Amino acid sequence: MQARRGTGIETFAKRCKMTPDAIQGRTSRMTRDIGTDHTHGGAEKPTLRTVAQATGFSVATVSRALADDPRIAARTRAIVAEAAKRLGYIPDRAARRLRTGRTQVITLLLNTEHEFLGFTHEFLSGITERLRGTGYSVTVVPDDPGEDRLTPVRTILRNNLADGLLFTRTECFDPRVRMLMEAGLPFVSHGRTEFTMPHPYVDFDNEAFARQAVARLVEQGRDRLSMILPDDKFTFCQHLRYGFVSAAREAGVAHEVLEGVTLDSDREEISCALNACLRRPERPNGFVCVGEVTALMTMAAMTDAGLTPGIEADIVAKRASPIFDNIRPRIETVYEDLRATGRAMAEMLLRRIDGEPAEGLHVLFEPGRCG
Amino acid sequence: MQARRGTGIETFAKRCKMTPDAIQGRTSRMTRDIGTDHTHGGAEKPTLRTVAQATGFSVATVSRALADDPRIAARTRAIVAEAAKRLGYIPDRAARRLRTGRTQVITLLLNTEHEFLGFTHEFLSGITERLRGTGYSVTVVPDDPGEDRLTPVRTILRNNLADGLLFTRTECFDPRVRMLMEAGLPFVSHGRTEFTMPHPYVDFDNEAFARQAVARLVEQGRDRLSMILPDDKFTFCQHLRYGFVSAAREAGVAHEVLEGVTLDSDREEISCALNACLRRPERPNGFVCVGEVTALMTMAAMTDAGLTPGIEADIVAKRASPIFDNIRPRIETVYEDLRATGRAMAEMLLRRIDGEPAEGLHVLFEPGRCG
DNA sequence: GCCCCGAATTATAACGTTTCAATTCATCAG
DNA sequence: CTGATGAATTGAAACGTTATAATTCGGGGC
Repeated sequence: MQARRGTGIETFAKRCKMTPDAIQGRTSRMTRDIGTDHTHGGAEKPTLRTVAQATGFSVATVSRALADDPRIAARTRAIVAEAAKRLGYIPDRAARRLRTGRTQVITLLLNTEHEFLGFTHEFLSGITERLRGTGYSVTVVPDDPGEDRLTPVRTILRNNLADGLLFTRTECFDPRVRMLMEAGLPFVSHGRTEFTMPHPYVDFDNEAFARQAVARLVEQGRDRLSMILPDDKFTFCQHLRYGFVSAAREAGVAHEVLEGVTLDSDREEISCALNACLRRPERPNGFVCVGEVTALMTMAAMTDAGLTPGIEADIVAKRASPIFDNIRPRIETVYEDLRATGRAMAEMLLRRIDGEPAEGLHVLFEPGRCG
Repeated sequence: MQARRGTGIETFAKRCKMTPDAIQGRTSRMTRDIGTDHTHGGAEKPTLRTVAQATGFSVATVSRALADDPRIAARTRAIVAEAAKRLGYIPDRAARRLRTGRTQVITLLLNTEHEFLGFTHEFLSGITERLRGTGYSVTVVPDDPGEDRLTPVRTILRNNLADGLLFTRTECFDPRVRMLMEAGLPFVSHGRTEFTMPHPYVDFDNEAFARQAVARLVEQGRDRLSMILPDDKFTFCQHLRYGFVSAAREAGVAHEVLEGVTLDSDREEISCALNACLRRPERPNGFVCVGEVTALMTMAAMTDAGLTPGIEADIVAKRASPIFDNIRPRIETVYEDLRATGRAMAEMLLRRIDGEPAEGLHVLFEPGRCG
């Protein structure tokens, strides 16, 4: 693979003689070059032009060479790569974005109400971890409760603000999923939907968690189980409910889902429901809790009712934070690794952006007992 | 203020006749226009050109008009604004960024190790809350423990990735502050420094918190106080230490700072230190805790040693999450409102970006007792 | 020797914006 | 009537990139 036209240096020499047919545009550009050369010596931000001038190749060639385009001679690519590195060239994101339409940004829709403790931190850390080194950056867009969930998505689509989207708290027929599929913007949801067309998702096997929790409580001789469930509109709640109810039914134990409570956030309501249920003569002796706050509320309600967790009733809880190592009495917990979830979602999104089909792209994390 | 040159419509009519001196560039542009008109009827992204054609003004005028430039006639501005709205024009961020160098992005340096529970969520929610409606978006860049803290800052500066920076866990002579001041990039730190040159910051009055905590414990008759302090390299830890030590000294009670522990994250170490200290004959009877995890660890260590929080020793803790409402026995807590902190930091950063001098820009949140 | 192929490179336009430096034109002073 | 004034507008360049359509030129086939 010998360069036919001669090396960059030769080409440069030739160019310096200035070809006869100097077109207007070219002239003006050359004029400007001289102007640029006049400026102070050191700190100009290196651009493609800088590298082009240093190597003697044209801007176009340099651009292609840096993209490892096979149409550029291997030797040229090497020379350009070396020069770019030496000069500290870094492609300008704005220019590239303007030209290509790709933003090099992925956006996370962040619920701004109460979180499952530690969720946001771990999740975001996982995402940034995976994105490190790729040119992508994460932007966070609020998914405010009470606001239409589609508005941020619409804004992102209209203004072309991201190459891909991540979001949580997925609903069974999540309108965001529908809109994104129609628009063709890559995305990964935390949680499944019930649309027939497949889309990428990462989920925790909440059904399995609920089943395990029931099994564990039954093992410990508990036979009146209760579960506090967030709003049913989220898919994961339906999985929890299904796992809980069917496992309890199979085990032949009494069970109930505490109704009338919505999300982890409506603390007052949950407290009332808990207190009421603990005062019933046939009160539950086993609780399945979905988040740490719910679990702590259950413990507090028991304590306030003069009962001791582990004696009159057992609790199994899902957790995403480390606090349960320090809660006394100890209760059994299952850890959902949200850092790994964030990593996996970012990974999938990158693949999807790279054009991989949606079909195979999903992960279901199995619960591993801990604590 | 009458338009001298005639309304947009007249100008448009005139332009359609095509002036004699049609320069090359113009011709080619017109050609392209026709090509564009040929395409399918509806969904072209509206750009300045679209608005210009619709109103009959030039792109330059439209651009100025939308920026409310006083050199553009008031009537023209109104016409253009109306048309832009009607057509759904939204300025292209990439183009604007390329042209102006401003990114419309602010970046949050996010520590990716363990958080004070709920910190990230609340903080980010506050930031996005303030930024809503302004054109700014937030990107999150990891500040990985063990990595050089300057690397992300350097990257942001070199690649011009943001118009401003927010970060936490500020050190007394934080190298990031120095670098950013030198580079002239607006930023707001969560926490103060000891540099002589002023810079914008938002902080919680940790010294006051520590003093209040000591006072509260002394009120309750406690006279051997202990505090677990994260790494001294952070400014806020020094404030905590100073407040704790001087208040205890003034009250004339015994006190110690548990040494040898670094951050909230080194749980094993903290546990050991706690257990050891609780087994001493002259063990502390009052604890000041900075985070919920530390507080819970203290409670757990007491329980494990056969002691009951509130009986043999009291605990006062700072918290950023709602969990302490549900911890039994109840302990006294002081709430640091991180949502408000995020809001305030975003607010200041916006002002700073707008050119406001750094001098007056700081807020110190006073602790309010709660729970 | 001529023509054409194709490998290697290059000129140029374009992405959508902002802004400098004109240009236009009514008005007013002289 | 002329020239200066200044308000209103505009042409064109520029930001740094990529993609399309040339251009160059050695070599192989005839």
